[in-house]
Amino acid sequence: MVNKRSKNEAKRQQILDAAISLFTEQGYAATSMDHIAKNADVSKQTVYSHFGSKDELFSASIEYKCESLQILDLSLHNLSDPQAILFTLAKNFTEFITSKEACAVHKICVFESTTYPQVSEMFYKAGPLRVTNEVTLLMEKLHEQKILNIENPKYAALQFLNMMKGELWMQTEFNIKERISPEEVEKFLRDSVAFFVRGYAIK
Amino acid sequence: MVNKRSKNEAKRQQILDAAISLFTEQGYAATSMDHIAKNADVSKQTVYSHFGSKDELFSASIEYKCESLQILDLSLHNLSDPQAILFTLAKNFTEFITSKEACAVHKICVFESTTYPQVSEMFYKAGPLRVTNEVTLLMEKLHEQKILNIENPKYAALQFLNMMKGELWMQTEFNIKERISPEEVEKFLRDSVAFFVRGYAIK
DNA sequence: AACAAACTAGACTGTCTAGTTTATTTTGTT
DNA sequence: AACAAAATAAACTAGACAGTCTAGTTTGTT
Repeated sequence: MVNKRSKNEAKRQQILDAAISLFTEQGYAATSMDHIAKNADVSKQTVYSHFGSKDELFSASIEYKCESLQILDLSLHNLSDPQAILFTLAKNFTEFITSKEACAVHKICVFESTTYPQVSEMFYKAGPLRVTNEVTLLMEKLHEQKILNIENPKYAALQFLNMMKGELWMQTEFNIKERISPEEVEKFLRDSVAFFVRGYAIK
Repeated sequence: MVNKRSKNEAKRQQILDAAISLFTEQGYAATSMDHIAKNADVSKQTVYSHFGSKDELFSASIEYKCESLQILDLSLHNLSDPQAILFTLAKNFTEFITSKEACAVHKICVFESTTYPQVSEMFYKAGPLRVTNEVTLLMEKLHEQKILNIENPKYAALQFLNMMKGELWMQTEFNIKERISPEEVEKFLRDSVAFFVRGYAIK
């Protein structure tokens, strides 16, 4: 029987951590394998032993990050107050999509969507699509329980989520220095939730 | 008096055309000055004579493209039928933002927003901000003429535009192969416009 | 203890890049 | 025609990069 020795899982993690950090900060092309090895505190050969190529490491690191970003939990409390639950959802959502981490991964996935469509699609499914589906379920419940009159829950979910992005998300995306204040964001969200509830009110 | 000879404006254009095309297709890092020179049918030295560095050429080419993308014209017909005018606006808007050209510039500006914030900000102002402002004006008119009841026209503009992006824009962004059909897009837009009008209806 | 695989450090190859230099040709202006 | 700036072509510098290779060390398993 052959002698076995498993690769060091800790080093694998170190490599993935360094890789995702550099890739999201500097992009694929601008990130070198030498730099990743150095930041992971590991030899270059170890990087190549764990991941066969730069491409492979890139895919693996994005996948790794996607798993760790499964945050947004919509534990559905009582639905009787739709304004409240939708407002909380809106706040969590905007906070999440404007966070540094989520933004950075989003950015690189969009940018590499032509060169790495599989990577980009993976992110799409783990991120935007997953959230849309979850919110669609919420919309279905609001309809079933006759709290709101939502004929097409998926449309409602898309409208709701996109709407909430508002100005802040664009400013974050483009790295605009002067952003609207948190108070203004909150005002916008409140207004938008009210608008949404109005548009889908019963009767 | 010294002998003067001005640089060839046509060559300048050729360089800018080649540059914006390559930059938006492949990104900043992956585009070489040699390649730009070759595509522009010009010597490398001519590129450097017109634009001092790669950075400078990049900024200039994005600026050049932004100017040429000033499309979306909202010549305001009679406003009496808000559904119709908003639907047309929605269609033009989605068509524009999912176009190859607009998408490509958007992509690179977002990606380079940390390394070239001035470039990114320029795009933001020439693109999203400009459109938002124009739609805000439309919302104001709809309110003034008591066609819709829009207390905060800017919020309404943001809500409207973001909402219309829907699923198609995300799929375009992420280069997803299987996109929703044009019929579905139209259905979504129609539904969203109706929803918008409902939410801002008079009384 | 013996073995084999994981790991390290660094040199190395071949390719690519931004930007410069040089020598030559073209072209508009006076 | 004379001039000077613009343009060309090609060689060059200096450095970075992906990926390989080598020679030696560590470490877990049998």
